[in-house]
Amino acid sequence: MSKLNLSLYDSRQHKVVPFVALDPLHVRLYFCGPTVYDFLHIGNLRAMLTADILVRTLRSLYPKVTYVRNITDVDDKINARAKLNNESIQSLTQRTTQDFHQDMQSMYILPPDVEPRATEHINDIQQMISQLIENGHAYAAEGHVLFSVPSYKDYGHLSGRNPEELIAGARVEVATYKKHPGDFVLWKPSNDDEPGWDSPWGKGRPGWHIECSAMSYRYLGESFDIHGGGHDLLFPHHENECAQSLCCFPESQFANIWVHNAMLLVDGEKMSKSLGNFFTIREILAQHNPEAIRFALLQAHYRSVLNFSQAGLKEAKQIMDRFYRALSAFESDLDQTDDLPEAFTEAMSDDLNTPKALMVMHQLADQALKGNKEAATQLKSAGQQLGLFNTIPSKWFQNTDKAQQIEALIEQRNTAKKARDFTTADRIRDELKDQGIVLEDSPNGTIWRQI
RNA sequence: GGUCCGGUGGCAGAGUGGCUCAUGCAGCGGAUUGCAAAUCCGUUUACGGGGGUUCAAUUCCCUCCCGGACCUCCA
Repeated sequence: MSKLNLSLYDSRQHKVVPFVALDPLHVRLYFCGPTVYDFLHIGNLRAMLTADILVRTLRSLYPKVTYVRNITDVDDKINARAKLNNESIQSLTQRTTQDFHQDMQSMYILPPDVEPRATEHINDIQQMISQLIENGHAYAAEGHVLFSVPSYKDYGHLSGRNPEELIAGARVEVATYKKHPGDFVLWKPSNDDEPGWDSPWGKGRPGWHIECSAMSYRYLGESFDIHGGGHDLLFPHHENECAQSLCCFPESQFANIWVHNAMLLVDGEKMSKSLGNFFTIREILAQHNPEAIRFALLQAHYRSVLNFSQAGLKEAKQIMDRFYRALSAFESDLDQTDDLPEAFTEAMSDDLNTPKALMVMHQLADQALKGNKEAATQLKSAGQQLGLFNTIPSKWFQNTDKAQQIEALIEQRNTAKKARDFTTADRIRDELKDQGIVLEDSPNGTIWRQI
């Protein structure tokens, strides 16, 4: 992609703003990655995909992009799950991290440039906490270190809240060691059966928010271009990160633009295990093609609530079939091109308007199906810009080891057809259909594909 | 209760102060086919309710209704 200026919605300003790189030669961004205690669900997937699309777009526009996505491998949920599974914490986090990587790969989500783990940055975290204490923004109490919310005048700016109201609405009992009800934990003491590290404040482990501040500083510096994550992280997580980093480095601006993707609903409701509408990426991948899943998620703008449904997945597969069909006439004969239609780059530049970009792809597919090779080339390149078309059409339609049997049956059917024995011909076709194989009699002979 | 986001045709989902028109899926009619499939051509259906601003509002403002997110560790 080229030339067009990228605009992004900044959560802090509540509006779409032109993206101006702090360093046009090197764009830096940080997205919150998973806490590794279980398979990721499709809501997590949407967040990872949003980052993926943004990173792919940035890479097409800037010479160098550094994308950092952390792994939270120390957390009370992890401790609880390990105990429940009667499994060591390390074994749980390692296994879950592997599963996560596998899911991302299956979904064609590009790996980040740096994937730091919290447990490998305890020193960075402790240094930052010390600096916060030195700057008068944090205090130690009963083995804890807490961030002092009243010490930071701008607390609440990012998420648009004021601390007073937060206290009034607080639904959690305030711990006695907190000077102010809004204060949050930077460091907390660990028992012998909990993961812990020696520190000036006793053996303990970091709170959730501090790791992202420490790791983004470590790999991207005091100020960087974009920080993102799911909308549910806006408060308190990102607000607290902001407070930590800006109080640690008062001269910095931390993240320039904040990007948050909207939540995903299933059957019109938020996913939850109790409602039984909770799906892991694994479960969906077992039933659906990854590119179809990707497409289904891209059909909605990342900032609008998306209702994830079987119907949506089915439709997405149908459209991908059509797109691949549009490419199939040119199978191996399409070169990569940077010359994407302006309407496509314009849509993507406008706050990653993927639904609009897909509309352009529909138009290109129409042209490609009429034999327009240039349109097919552009369709393929546009799709690849969105992480689609990771396979070739023949593999897309015929990814099975039963090809010989299928082709033998097609031979039989063609023989029957020549003899005008349509009963036999139709019976064979129906049999194949039951196996998920659809036949198409084209002027160049019979072709087959999997549903 | 507080803060924020949203309500567009059967469904999904863009967009805009006025232009013939998003787009896709589904539906309907037709071409093609032995019949299908695929493809092509044509086609029906809309901007939550009520006020206001305006020559003109789905688009701006107010209000009501409805849905969703967040409100101390959920992407």
